[in-house]
Amino acid sequence: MKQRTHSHQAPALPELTERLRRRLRKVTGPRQAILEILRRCPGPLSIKQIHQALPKNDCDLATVYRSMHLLEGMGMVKRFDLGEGGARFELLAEGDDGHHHHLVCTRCSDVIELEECFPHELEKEIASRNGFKHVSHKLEFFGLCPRCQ
Amino acid sequence: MKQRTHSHQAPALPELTERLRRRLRKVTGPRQAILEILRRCPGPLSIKQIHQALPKNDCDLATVYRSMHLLEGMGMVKRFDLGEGGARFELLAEGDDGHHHHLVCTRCSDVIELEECFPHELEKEIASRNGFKHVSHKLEFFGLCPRCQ
DNA sequence: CTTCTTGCAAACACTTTGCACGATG
DNA sequence: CATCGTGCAAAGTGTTTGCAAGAAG
Repeated sequence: MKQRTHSHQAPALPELTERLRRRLRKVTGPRQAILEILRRCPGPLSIKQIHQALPKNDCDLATVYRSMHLLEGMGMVKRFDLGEGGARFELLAEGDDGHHHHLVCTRCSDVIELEECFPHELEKEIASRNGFKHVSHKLEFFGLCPRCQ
Repeated sequence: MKQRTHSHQAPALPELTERLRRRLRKVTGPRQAILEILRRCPGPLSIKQIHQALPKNDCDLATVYRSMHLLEGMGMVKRFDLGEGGARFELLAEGDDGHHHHLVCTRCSDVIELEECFPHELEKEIASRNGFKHVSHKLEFFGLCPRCQ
């Protein structure tokens, strides 16, 4: 598994917008503002969090949704479902597929990123035994964080 | 892990309604009909599937939602989130906590129930290393089933 | 006869979409 | 200046809820 520390060295904003330009996507105000927020926040962010963090709420909610779709499609962010009824997003470094898991506090929703993953050999065996191809998984842990106990 | 075969020996309907009565819940038409459907279908069912399977659609959608909440609260069904935007439910045998995982076809949504689970020792270690208590997990596998390849 | 359930309709949260205006490349 | 992106409002899911009428115990 790729090393994944919490001290993400977040790419600079120009690097990010460059990725947009390369794919012939326009570099607009909302997109830059959203990337800036994702750059700064380590944890997976909800749409609402992103929208509220936007400078003076100046961009429409629909635009946030559209931007996240775009970024997801370009492989610049990864979508997570932490079972809260509402997606969460994390910025990805270039080339990273972002596969990792979380430990979520069921009380305060604090999120810790984990290195551990489901054993690959076991997953392969599950796939072959059932005749499935291209098998992957979603895995999230839930519990009470130290402060909430 | 508890043995879990696909040939669920589903409890008879009277046994199920008895569980309701024991908790002083009324045995109504819709509840019996819903239990009957859950009894017959092995896979995890969506609310829509349950509602449509109801004899001549005679019960309100809201009632299905309310019934599933009730049954979940009583530990008679387990709720799963297979990432489809819409919960799924499985009937539980008495005393079963229903913890298990699925292998879902990303194309036809066919679901296979699995025996495998995330290694318990590793989960304990994740919990203690991060100071979390009461840690559990959600785990689902996704891939292409034999017929859809 | 008391209490719990239901149907209905309205409300809610999250997300998507049509359209005309506006900004980027 | 052609194309793409945005705001706005409306619509689409899945789910919850208030309320009065109805059924179970």
